[in-house]
Amino acid sequence: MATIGQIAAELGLSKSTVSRALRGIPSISQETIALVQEAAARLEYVPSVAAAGLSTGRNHAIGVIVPSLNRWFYSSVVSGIDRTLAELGYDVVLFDLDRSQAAGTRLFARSLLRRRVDAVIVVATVFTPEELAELALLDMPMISVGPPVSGIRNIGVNDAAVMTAATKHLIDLGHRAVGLVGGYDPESLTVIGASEREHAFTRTASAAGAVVEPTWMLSGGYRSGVAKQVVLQLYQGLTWPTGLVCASDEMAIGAMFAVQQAGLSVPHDVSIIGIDGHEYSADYDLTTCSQDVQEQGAAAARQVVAEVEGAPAPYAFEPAEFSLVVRGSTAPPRHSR
Amino acid sequence: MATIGQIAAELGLSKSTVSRALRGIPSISQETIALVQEAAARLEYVPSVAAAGLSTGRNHAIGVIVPSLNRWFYSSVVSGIDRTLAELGYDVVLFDLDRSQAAGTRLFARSLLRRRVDAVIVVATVFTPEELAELALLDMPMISVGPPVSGIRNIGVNDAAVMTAATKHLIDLGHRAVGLVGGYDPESLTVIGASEREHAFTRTASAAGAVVEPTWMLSGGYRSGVAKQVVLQLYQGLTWPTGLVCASDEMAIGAMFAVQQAGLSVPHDVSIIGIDGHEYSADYDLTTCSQDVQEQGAAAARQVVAEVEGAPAPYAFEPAEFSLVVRGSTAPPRHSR
DNA sequence: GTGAAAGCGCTAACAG
DNA sequence: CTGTTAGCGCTTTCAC
Repeated sequence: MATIGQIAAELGLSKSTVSRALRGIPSISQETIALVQEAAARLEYVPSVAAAGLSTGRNHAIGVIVPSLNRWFYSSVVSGIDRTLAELGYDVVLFDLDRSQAAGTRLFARSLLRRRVDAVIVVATVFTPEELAELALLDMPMISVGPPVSGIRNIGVNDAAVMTAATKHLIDLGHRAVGLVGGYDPESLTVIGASEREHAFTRTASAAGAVVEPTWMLSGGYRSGVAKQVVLQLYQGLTWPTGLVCASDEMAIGAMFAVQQAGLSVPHDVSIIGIDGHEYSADYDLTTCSQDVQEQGAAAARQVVAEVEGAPAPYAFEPAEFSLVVRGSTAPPRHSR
Repeated sequence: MATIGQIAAELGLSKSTVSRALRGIPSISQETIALVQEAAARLEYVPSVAAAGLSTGRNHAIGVIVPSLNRWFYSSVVSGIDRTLAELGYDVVLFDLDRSQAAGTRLFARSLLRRRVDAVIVVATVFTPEELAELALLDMPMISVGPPVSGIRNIGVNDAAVMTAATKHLIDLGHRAVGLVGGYDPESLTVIGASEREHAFTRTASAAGAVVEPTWMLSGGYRSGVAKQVVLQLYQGLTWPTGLVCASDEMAIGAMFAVQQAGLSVPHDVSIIGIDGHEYSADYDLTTCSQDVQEQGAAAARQVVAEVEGAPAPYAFEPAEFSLVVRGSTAPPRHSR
């Protein structure tokens, strides 16, 4: 493995000159740069982040904490982060909390605390107070993507606004019997923002004089399969809502499946609207409140890198945009046609 | 940020002693160890991987290359890897090739080539010859998970065997008109192993004297939505297979959706079997060839770490296990009941 | 058991 | 435009 010193020796230059040439620092002559680059290529020189990092205190790596990778939202955010960071010359050090959850403690601090990363991006994770304290101790730029995490600056949509828009869409179509497939899952810490959404739903529905039976407030744990089960049960009963708001598209697809399986049709008998703008939503002809999740990750990545490199850290960010995408899964209820 | 030197000064010891105490090296007295640990905690000492790595040449980090994170298989493998690596004290440096694909070139070599990682795990990725050459240059332990990648040792199921088992299940039930929803997607490099599976399907079906119409060989690109579309089209035609093998559970769920939507019922009219053992398969009552994907990732992680730490590198690994899980989505065809 | 000293590969003043 | 000199924080012989 060639080092900067070997290149220097080879060329009869000093290490500093080689270092500068390699990094394209102004004050080096074009010929020297060419010489150094040629030698570096020939010797198959590979820079060492460790050495550079030790010297500068910069690792050129960002820690990304996710509660799990098995949800579209999380993996999309990570994709956006990763792509952006790659362009900026940073690496992603991944911390999947799914793993440690089983073990009881989630020691994400582990290598964050080994100064491996320059900053942290948190993706929609619920932390315990102890964990939050630990994170605060880190004392490096930190941004969360998705629903707000207390004490951490946040990039994401306004949960209440999104839910309100989704609910309102059904109301506007004429639905007065509406249900919610929410995400709250007491078993896990992986879900946040659930109650804000729930409130927005009830508020919007009630304001329009709609009926919201408590039994129509379902919990799908943000998982398609679970949503399918609970919705199937609901529609095998005697009364059911003509409109269903789902807190994620994955759950909405499960719900559509269940409604079909119950022998009813979407949107003829039941209208279903999701939230997210999942990559599958178009194929499933699902009406949804779409947001650019990858871009949210990318924005967080850009911001965090800017701060690492000295930019000021704003106190808060504008809520991310979302838009209602009307497709075939929603329609006026039967009676009002 | 406290360093080893400050602890040493604080205690009137030498850096070496502190270093040894911190790492639990034998030749240090218990009292010294206790003293050092106490001081380390008090001063909020945090070791620096960069410094340690510079000194030892070990980064305690493993590079993980994935073609995308938005598929259950990939993210599950990564979860398995991450959990295991965390236990072993290693970090995951993620390389999502999705990102660079857009840009035309996929520069995964970037920091692999900066000696940031000690080894590489590749998850079901198709590489160009140039990329493979670049990888080979890396000269560090490397293992792939999933379908075999040429030139890289592989952990995964035998694709042909799995497909054969799945097809045979339908044949055994009496199906003689069978179709395949495969994954081949000429647009992307993200899918491998597709043709092996296709062959195994045709071979098994033909051997049983089953009809395999060319138009029943569909391509779902390993995506649920796409599978839903192509299957819907198939079942809106005049003739269709009574049995459908899907190369992934995600596609199988899409297929079930489509069949329902076409007004047919699963398994009464059409039997559907998937491959993977997706977390949703039970909820969707999907028959599948299940494999422990997380464990495959974990196994790769363990092996790669062992090799980094000096263990011998076997030439090849046993194929991973899989098992047929029969659920409600498959049944004998109608006529033979 | 513990210490002293050298060095891992790079960057960063400070000179010239 | 280039070289010299110190480190960054840790590990590791080699001594004692």
